[in-house]
Amino acid sequence: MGTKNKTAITPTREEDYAQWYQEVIKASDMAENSPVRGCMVMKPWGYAIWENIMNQMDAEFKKTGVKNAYFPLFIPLSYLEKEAEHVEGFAKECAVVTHHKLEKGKDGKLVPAGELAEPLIVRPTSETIIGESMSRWTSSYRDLPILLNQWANVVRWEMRTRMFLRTSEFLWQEGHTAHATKQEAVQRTMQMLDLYAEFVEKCLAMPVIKGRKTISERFPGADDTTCIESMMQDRRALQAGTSHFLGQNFAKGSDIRFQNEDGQEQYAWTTSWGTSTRMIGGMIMVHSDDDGLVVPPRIAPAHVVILPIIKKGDDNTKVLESAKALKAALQAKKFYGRAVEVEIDDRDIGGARGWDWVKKGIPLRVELGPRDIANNTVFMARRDMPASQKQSMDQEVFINTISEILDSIQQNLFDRALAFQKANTFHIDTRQEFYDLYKNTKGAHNGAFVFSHWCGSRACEEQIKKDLSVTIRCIPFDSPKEHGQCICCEKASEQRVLFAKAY
RNA sequence: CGGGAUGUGGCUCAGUCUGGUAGAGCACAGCGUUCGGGACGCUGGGGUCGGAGGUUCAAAUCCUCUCAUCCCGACCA
Repeated sequence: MGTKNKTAITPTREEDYAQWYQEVIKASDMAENSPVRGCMVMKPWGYAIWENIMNQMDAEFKKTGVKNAYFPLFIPLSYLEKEAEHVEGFAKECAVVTHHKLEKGKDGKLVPAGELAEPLIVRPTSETIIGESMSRWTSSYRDLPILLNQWANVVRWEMRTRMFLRTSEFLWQEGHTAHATKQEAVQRTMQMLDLYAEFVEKCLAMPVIKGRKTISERFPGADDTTCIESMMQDRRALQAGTSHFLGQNFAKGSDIRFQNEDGQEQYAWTTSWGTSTRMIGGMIMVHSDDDGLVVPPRIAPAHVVILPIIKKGDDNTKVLESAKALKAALQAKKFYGRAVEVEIDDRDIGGARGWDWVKKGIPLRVELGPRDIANNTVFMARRDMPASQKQSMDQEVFINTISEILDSIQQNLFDRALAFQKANTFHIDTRQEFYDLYKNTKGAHNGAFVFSHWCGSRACEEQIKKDLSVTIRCIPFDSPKEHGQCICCEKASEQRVLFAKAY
């Protein structure tokens, strides 16, 4: 079949962005849908990315004094009720456990039996159950701060699901801290947001915009929700991480009290912050192309695949030996704190072999054949460059500069994403222009990031959401104070906010 | 929960209107020719047609019920 000039993924981003996304995941062998509605199976290539995210983020958390712990999957229903807004936010999507065993029914099929005295919910988040522990651990200001994190799964029953972006069960990390003063808690909220921003930009190579959520977009029960927003290739925004200042709301609900230095009893100030496997969805949508996944080297499951050129009938032992030697030499090198990870693929499946790895997004493909061995070279292809730009390279040089090459790919991916974001970000000052931009957007062109003035009213926010499905993603921290008119009602405004269609 | 559809090998689907022995492409396995941009030929394995009931000499096809999934409308990391 003559398949030249075709893209590895059909449809392309332009043709059908949503379908393209699903195909990239399938073609890269990262994950698949599970027989359980709304859930997914993460396969090794996808899970390895999560493992790399966990390892690197975990180390960063610990540098700030955070310790890991683990709290139960099941939360007594009554706990959820301790914080009014919290119930409001999560009640609609809670999985509820009401029975503790199965019995054979009349038709021989298993039916739930043994009804629980109090139903348990499967955690949608853990503020309430961690709060309960914190209340028992806290009696003096000397017990504070408490700085905890847990890596866990959570369940939020979703109507419409998409792999990595929204599934009923997902993996995440949730940090929970309690402090003696408001200032300290606010500081921690910002510290973790900064940590997220740095991680996402440095490791996932995704440029982010830091800011504060509007009241309507706040985490249920929070006094302040901050976030990092990133632009996907269809110009929609994805929240890649979020950090909440919870004030004393949860401390009051869970009774987290302590005596201060003056002997007075006070409620603690708490924070929570989280990132999830959703980041992987973001990474896919920011970097991948019509030939499949593109993974930034710093979180790639493997950095290099060696493709030995094997001919049947020839003596291939030399080629295979050289491949193994090259692998060993590369593995002895370090990249961003871990050994360079190398795969050898000697499957006899012709040209499809190379494409498999293109679709998996491995940063470097290296062909190694008799000609290379004779010349002491390798034939190298970078995933961030067109596949036609393969180049021959001295083997020693390749081995000794592997770390630089991977860094250059990492940097290139970030630069590219940032350039795209900037090219699709506008300042708009009239309602007409604003509506025109978003009105007829679809597919891979879901508008843009738009910085416009907003009066601060809920009504205007709602109106725009209703008319255009466009929301205020955040009030950016670095947005300068300036006088202007609300894009919706034309009342006076002091600051521009970030509008976009959101995931 | 309202509206629309679809259930046939691992995947994508044809066949259903007009009942007559279960099909194709891809994938998979074997052999051979290939191999530094997605190869080809031959051979082969694999399906109680979502489930239950009914009509009929005969049901993937017609009828009834049921289950499941997907798409579209109100929320969310």
